[in-house]
Formats: sequence, C-alpha cells, structure tokens
Amino acid sequence: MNEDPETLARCFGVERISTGPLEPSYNVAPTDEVYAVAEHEGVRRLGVLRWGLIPHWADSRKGRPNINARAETVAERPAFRDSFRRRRCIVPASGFYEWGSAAAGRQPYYITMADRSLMAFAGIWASWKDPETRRWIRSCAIITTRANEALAAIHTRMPVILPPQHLDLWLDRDVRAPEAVETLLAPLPADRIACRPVSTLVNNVRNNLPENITPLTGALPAAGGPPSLLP
DNA sequence: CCAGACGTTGTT
DNA sequence: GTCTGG
DNA sequence: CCAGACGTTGTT
DNA sequence: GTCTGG
Repeated sequence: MNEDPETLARCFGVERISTGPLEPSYNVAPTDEVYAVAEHEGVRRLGVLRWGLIPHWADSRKGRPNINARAETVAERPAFRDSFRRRRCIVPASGFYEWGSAAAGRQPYYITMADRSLMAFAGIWASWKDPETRRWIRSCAIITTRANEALAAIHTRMPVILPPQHLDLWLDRDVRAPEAVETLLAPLPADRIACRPVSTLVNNVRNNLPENITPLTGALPAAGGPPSLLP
C-alpha cells in the first residue's frame, strides 16, 4: 500500500481521517500497522490497525496472530464472532501476494484489480489492553473465502474483496445479524482481478521494495504450473 | 468443578 | 469472555 | 505468508 | 519437523 490517507478517504467515503500517513509498504507482514476504515460513533473513519487480531480476552500477544478468518466460520468462532457482529472494517490494499502451493511451486504472484482500483478487504477488528504496557492495541484480521477461477490454479483461498456497493452495509454497526452480512463474503469474480508472477524478493519481509510488485517479464511459470494469467 | 483452548494455511 | 473436555 | 531458529546458565 | 518473528 502506497496511497496517502486523503486518497483513501476519497475512495472509501471516509468522513474523518484519524491517522497520519503510513510508510509505503510493498511487503506488509503480520503485526504491521495497516490502514483500516470503520464506523465510529456513526462516522466513517480512517485509522490504523495492527494486522493479526488479538481477541479482547487474550492474556498475552504471544502465539501466532490471527491474520485471517474464514468466511465460512467467522460468525461462529469464539475468537471472531463478537468482532464480526459489531466491529467490521475494511482494509484498503493496492493488491496482495499469493504463493503457489504444490504444483505451482514457490512462485509468488501479485494480484490487483483488473482496472487497478484499490481493493477493500473485508476485515474485523478488536481492542486488547496489553497488560505489560497498559496500552490499548487495536488489531484486525482479514476474511478469506475460496479462490475464484483466476486464482484456483495457484491457491485455494483468497481475501474477500468487497465491491463499492457493499461497503455501506458491511460497515454499518447496527447490522448485527450475521446472515445480513455473511452473503457479502463471496469471492470476487475472476474477470475483476489480474494476477502476475513477481520476483522471489518478496519472499523475505525485509525486502520492502517497489520491485516486489514488478511483473516478471519473459519468465512464465514452470511447465506444469498454472496457466499464464497475464492479460 | 477447573483447565485449557480459542486460528489459518498447507501438508511427502 | 465463553466453550469444551475431563 | 516465508525466513530462520532450533541452547543453557543464571537472573531482582 | 515445528515454532517464532516479521
């Protein structure tokens, strides 16, 4: 993500900006801060959250952070259901990486909207008070669903990307019935996204470089790998 | 009753 | 905090 | 997700 | 192989 808060506010109907700009990142890792849009006291607000949801009842931040929540179970899981009912958010992104599994090898791919617009990942958030520092940490998880046809060859899952017409309902805190918003958690149609192979530089989170998202040219996936998805 | 988990991904 | 397993 | 570690001693 | 850190 390399957009300023004003741009994000304009794209997502944000009424109040509650954060300064984050450093551009081409390699967002779990525990990093990410921009997020949520409703607060009836106002749509842009702020930052830590990626990796810590439920309010956790007694330490140790252990693997909950970076994803499955769309199929998010409404029921104890670690997620309160957040799903009352604390939904969107996490803006220019794109995301996926690593081919099994037949697709270790090749990383960068996925964007086909029209290069910003993505709105469906997320949930929670507040947790760190007992050591006594400070509140607001954190989030990104909801995943089955991969669409464009990504199925390289991966079984993908983040839920909300189309603009669903943002109002998703962010409405007064909508508390799970079934009212569960229907929004579908894979984005394949023709809306573009998927390109990129350098393995991205494999190391210390490589936070613009080159991470540069499509490899003349380096198609190995034979037996996924079909070329370049437009 | 208390103790312990509470999640996803991917997997030769 | 809330649920499950023992 | 991937990369990188994977240990003990002694410690207010 | 499995866990932690980023």
